Amino acid sequence: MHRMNELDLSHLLLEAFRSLDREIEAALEDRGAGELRPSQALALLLVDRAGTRLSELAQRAAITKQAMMQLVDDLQEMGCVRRVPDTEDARAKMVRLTAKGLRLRASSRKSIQAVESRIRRRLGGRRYEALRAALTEVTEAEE
Amino acid sequence: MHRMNELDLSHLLLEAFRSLDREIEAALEDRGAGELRPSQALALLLVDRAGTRLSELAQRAAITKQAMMQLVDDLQEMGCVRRVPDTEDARAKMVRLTAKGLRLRASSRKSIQAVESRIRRRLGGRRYEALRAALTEVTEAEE
DNA sequence: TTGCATTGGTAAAGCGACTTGACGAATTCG
DNA sequence: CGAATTCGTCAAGTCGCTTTACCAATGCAA
Repeated sequence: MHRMNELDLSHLLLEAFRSLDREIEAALEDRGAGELRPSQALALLLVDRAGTRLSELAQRAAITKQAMMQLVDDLQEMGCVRRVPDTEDARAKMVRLTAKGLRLRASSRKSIQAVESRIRRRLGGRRYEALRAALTEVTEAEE
Repeated sequence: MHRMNELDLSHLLLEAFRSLDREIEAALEDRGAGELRPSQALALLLVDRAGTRLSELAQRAAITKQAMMQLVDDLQEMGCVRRVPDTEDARAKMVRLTAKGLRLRASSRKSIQAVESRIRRRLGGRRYEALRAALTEVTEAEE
């Protein structure tokens, strides 16, 4: 049988991601935010109280603005978010959280933190921080 | 500006994976295996010399057999692989590497190892092993 | 001040890597 | 023997993106 430790790093990374993603999904469900997919929950966390522009959100998530558009479209359709014109630039719009959006953002933050701290407990603070540091270095590398 | 170390672990994992994936893609290109996508290269490594059943491959990659079918279909269409009946079970077929498949598998292995050892050098052996161990634990956790 | 490149949002299409569901044919089990 | 399981396959759908192409508002340069 092929065991985990024979696998290449990219498989390991992908599996870890998928595992976390499923955990987040379950955590959202548990907190009554089951209508949110993990990616939407993550997007919600990027919007700040004053509202944020679409392209700024895209930049924060490191995806194209078109990709962020789709996330925001969905979020808007489910009433978490609305777009209001930016007073300082007639081209731009601010993505603002609705009351529902605020509520679900709180649930999302808690869900994600719960998963994160479960991992942290499992690994121990030292190894958890080492993991984050190593991942950051792996990512930064390819410039 | 949002910095990397403020991000949640799942983003970090995904970014690291994508980064590695791009590195593997480039490495494949450099070694004349540019026609292979990283996922196909990874799949090729799972096939052993004697040939391997589709469902066994799927299990090794931790995906459904239908998903593996698509990978193998593509690999077959580009002449890396062919399906021969399994002599011990008339339901089953063995996925076998062609000459071209063997050649590309070698390139794939080298490409992936090159990327992997670049990471290893960057982190140092100790931290590299710690990374793998931590990722494995993160994944095993959610059972 | 006019003209041109840039920036912000959007629409449409497509893609990669999966998943779920449904099947027939061969095999194993009770 | 018959029922449940396993192997490969077909078909369709999903998710999270990307690329290409626009238009409208803005900033900058000549």
